[in-house]
Amino acid sequence: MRPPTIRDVAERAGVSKSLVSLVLRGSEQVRPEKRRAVLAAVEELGYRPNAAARSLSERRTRTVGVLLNDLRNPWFVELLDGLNSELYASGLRTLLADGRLNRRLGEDLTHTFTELRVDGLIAVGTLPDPAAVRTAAARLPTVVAGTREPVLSAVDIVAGDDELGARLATEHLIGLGHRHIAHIAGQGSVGTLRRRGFEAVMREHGLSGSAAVEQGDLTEEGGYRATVRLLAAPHRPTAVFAFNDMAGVGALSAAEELGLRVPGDLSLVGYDNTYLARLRHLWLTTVDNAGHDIGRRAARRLLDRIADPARPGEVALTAPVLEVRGTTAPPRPSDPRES
Amino acid sequence: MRPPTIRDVAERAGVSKSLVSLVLRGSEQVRPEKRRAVLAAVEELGYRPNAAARSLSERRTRTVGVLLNDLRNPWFVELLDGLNSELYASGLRTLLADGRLNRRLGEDLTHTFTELRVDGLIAVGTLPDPAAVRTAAARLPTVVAGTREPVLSAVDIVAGDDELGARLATEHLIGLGHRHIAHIAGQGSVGTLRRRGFEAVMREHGLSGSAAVEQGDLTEEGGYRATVRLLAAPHRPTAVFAFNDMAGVGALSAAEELGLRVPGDLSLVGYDNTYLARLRHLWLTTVDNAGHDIGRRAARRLLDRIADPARPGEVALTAPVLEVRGTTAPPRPSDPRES
DNA sequence: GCCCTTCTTTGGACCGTTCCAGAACCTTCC
DNA sequence: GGAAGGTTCTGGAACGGTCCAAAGAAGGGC
Repeated sequence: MRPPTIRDVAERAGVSKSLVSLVLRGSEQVRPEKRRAVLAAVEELGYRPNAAARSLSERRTRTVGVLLNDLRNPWFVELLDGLNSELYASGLRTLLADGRLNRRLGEDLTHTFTELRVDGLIAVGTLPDPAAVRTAAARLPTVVAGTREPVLSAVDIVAGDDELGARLATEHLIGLGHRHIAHIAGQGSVGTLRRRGFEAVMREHGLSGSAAVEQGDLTEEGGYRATVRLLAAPHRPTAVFAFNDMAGVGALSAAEELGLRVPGDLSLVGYDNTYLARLRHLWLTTVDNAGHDIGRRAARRLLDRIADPARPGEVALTAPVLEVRGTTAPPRPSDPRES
Repeated sequence: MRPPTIRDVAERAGVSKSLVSLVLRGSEQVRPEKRRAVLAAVEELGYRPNAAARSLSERRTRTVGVLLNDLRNPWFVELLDGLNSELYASGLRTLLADGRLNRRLGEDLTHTFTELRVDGLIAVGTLPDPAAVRTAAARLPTVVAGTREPVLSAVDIVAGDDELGARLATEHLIGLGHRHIAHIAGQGSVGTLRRRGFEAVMREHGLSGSAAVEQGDLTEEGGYRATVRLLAAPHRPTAVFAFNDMAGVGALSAAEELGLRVPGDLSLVGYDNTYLARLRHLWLTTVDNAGHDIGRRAARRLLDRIADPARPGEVALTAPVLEVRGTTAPPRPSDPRES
């Protein structure tokens, strides 16, 4: 019992398979009664076109590959959502590969995507294997989203302005009166940019001397450890700006464990405005990075690039917005450290 | 500049395309020197087989469709991870569709998956449109994972034993000395089962009279509101067992806001052991639902079912495990309510 | 009624693989 | 030396669509 083919439909409707194809692709050049007959046959047989046959013939798959760093990061999921909705509107579907997982399995993702002949590729976030993106970009229209590297010749970049976001966060803390501010740094180019924004603002305010940077990673654990180290230092900061919300939550735990009240004794800013930051119990001041919007814009870039693969790569940055919640406040005025 | 085809490889290697096909599929019946020539040609041309052409000819896609309720729920992501790793090992790739998103877009997911002729389907969690699963299951080998409905004739079910998990949580609270225990109920069959487990244990301990159930949903907001209602009641509970970790975190916020200390004034148990529960700042006692394991088992079931589509559907339940963390403790002995 | 034009409809080549029947080539054995 | 039996290789027919050139039908003008 094989699924019906276009020929079965044609036979049932008493027309040629070419006409069925015409009807299904919405041609105007078909007489209404034939169109009805075809559609009725399609309905009766429960016919669905075979995507593989269609791709083979059309030489395109209407599928976009998405290379994701980590599905567990809520911000990426939000971006993905924006991506999907925009691509879907253009009749493209999305094929997802989790870079971390596939790397663990030893698969080269570009292989899968080239075999499938996807029409385009979106690389989301800092990927474990940037060389793979390079290889893929040489064959496929490619857009990088959520990070600003790798920079390649015919590849667009859509990302949040991380340096600006870091500036917003840092200026917010300085505006509250903080002087000793620490940054928990992340990895990759995104980490570098946020760190740079932080350092620039501190320098502009003549606070380079009281700026501390501690390397963390993208996890809660990393944020926790970095904060423990920061708070153990002799001249300890009154505020911490964390690379992302996860690290911020780790910082929150560390502060609590050391008996410091947030925001009374320690102010805290995260990044990404994920649902974590919005949990009432955490209520983290953070920087909104507009994941959904970035996803949509990346999708539009890819559509343009598929239409014209040779056009030069562009960089589009979206401006992040500070989201003030419950973890930031002025430092204690009585604190001898703030003199 | 089209990508090279198997014929290009054949020509370059000086053999027929059939032989190239043989080599690439790992046949033993090929003389070593020819094999080398073919592999060299493949390498030189950068040849990658066309998946669409292969599927068309083989009449299978080596692709499994995954229908997911909500990618934002970390538990599903964990399950997906287990699924992926097992399917990958069998040479199958995974095509992901987020049910919530696609429903919003008004797409019938079964359409996409039937057009792609996926080899099988995994429906994860309580889906927004159970009828779609029914339709798909009539055409495709199908496995339901993470929930116990819909029950269909030739469909396997792999899920956690939610009733048992709820029993563990409730017994833990009773064992600590709690008598007035509330449950924040979830939706769908999973919600019903967890609620049933809770109620059964309360009944067995003669505590039906002091058991409260408040309807929540799967979100933090729902958990928060339900808890506010519970704690506003005259005879308020000393412990809350929440449908999942998200709702549990909402409960945590509500308790805090009302000036109750956790676990001193109120004990709290979540469900799923997602990374949320593991955040040090939350450190939620919860029930581990082994998402990764369920994913792997679901994958294996699907492989069996693809091999023999007619075999009767089986139900496999995994036993959840209580994970005691920081949000549960004995009730205050002095509390007049606990007499 | 006939020729010309415009709409509709159709047959068949093609997309890039797999798979099968059988051809070609080797050994081995009598 | 030739039949038998194995191995290795090949041509061509699928697979299920799209697309194009051309055939057929319908309408219009004289």
